[in-house]
Formats: sequence, structure tokens, C-alpha cells
Amino acid sequence: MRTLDEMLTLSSWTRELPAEQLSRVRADISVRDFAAGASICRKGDPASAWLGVIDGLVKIHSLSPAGKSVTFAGIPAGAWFAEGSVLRGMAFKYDTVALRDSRIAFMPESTFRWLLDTSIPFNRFLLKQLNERLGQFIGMVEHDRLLDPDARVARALAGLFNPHLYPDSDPHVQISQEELGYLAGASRQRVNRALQVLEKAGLIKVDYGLVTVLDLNGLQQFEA
DNA sequence: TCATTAAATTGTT
DNA sequence: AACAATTTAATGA
Repeated sequence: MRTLDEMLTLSSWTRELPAEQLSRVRADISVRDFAAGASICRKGDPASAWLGVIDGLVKIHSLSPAGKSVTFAGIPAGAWFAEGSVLRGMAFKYDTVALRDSRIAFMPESTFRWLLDTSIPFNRFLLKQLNERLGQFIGMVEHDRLLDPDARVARALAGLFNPHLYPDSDPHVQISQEELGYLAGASRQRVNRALQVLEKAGLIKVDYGLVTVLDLNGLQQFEA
């Protein structure tokens, strides 16, 4: 399992941070492990920390009153998230759940705001991240209305590998087809067929509980 | 190390 | 939604 220091080294916003600043940030962050299926934070919890996925995989999702699950984003190792709620100073609007055993970094809101007030590199990073996320969500609406299920699964999968949001270069995702369904807005059965199509197209490799991306560009551009 | 079993995940209808 | 097949993880001999 990866460590906080490895995560910080991987995060681009730490690279231009002066050593004193980085060491304070490092000292302020706390780390907690979550088992697969465990809730990391719930809708309504105060957004008291900026969150980083040191290891594992996390989803941001919402449950309909009828119990249907919709996943808005899957967050792989190496990524930081929840800056929206911390910036707003409000409670979380969605639930976040560990999809596998995961290690999460908690940067206190006070440290986050201190970086915001003092570090240009940190602000640059946040702007870029917010912009990338905006693009991803606009894309989701577009794909939802214009693309067939095979292509939607392809884009949902590709979204987990956005190189700006998720700098980790590991081409594997350990995720079940059921969870991919929640992410792509398709049934598990439909996801299963889509994965077979994408595998035959040479874009991915499918294993038990694991998808390996072979051609990220091809995935992003896939259309039936 | 191997066999057995339960649980999770997948493939198909 | 249901069912069978497959894979993994855990257990104990």
C-alpha cells in the first residue's frame, strides 16, 4: 500500500512549494484507512478537509429515495477531491464510498485555506483541476444524450484516466462491472457486453474485477 | 501445500 | 431479474 509521502511526491502542486510550506502541509495531513464498501464521508457531513486518495479507489455518488445508485465520479489513487465543498464552506452534498480497501489523506480546511491564501502554484493547480472536472461533467451530459451504451462505457472508463486529474500512470482499474454500470449509467449486463466490444477492438483488456486500458486515446474517441 | 467452502463477480438468457 | 459458471479469499486438515 502506498504512503502519504509517495502521494505528495506524485501531486504536481507540491513540486513548486517551498520546503517549509511543504513540511507544514505534510505535518497537518492525517491519514485513515477504509475497508472496501466503507463510507468515507456522507451527504450532510461538514466539509472540514480536502481529501486525497493515497491508495485504492473511491466513488462520489448519490442514492435515490428508491435506493438506486448513481455514481458521478470514480476517484483513483493519486487524486485530490472535495475542494468544491471545502471552498464553499458547506456540508458535503454527496456520499463518498471506498470501492476497494483505500487509504485517504485528510488535509484540514485551515491548511487548505492557508495554501489558498499564500501559494500561487496551489491556486494554479486548483484552477486547472476545477476546469478539468467541469469539462468532464459537461462531457458526461453530452455523452449521455448523444452516444450509445458501448461508447458511454468507453468514455466513463477513460474518465478514470484523465491525466490532468489523475496523474497516476497505472493503466489498471480494479472495479467490478456493476460499479462501472453505476458510473456509466448502464446496467451491469450492458456494461458486460460493452466491455467485450471494447476488448475486441483492442482498447482494453478485461480480467476478473479488473480492467486494463491499452489505448486511452482510442477509448476516448470510441464511437459505435 | 492441498481441498473445501463461501462470497464476489462474471457471462448469458 | 434470474441463473449458472468462474474466480478469489479464507479456512483448516
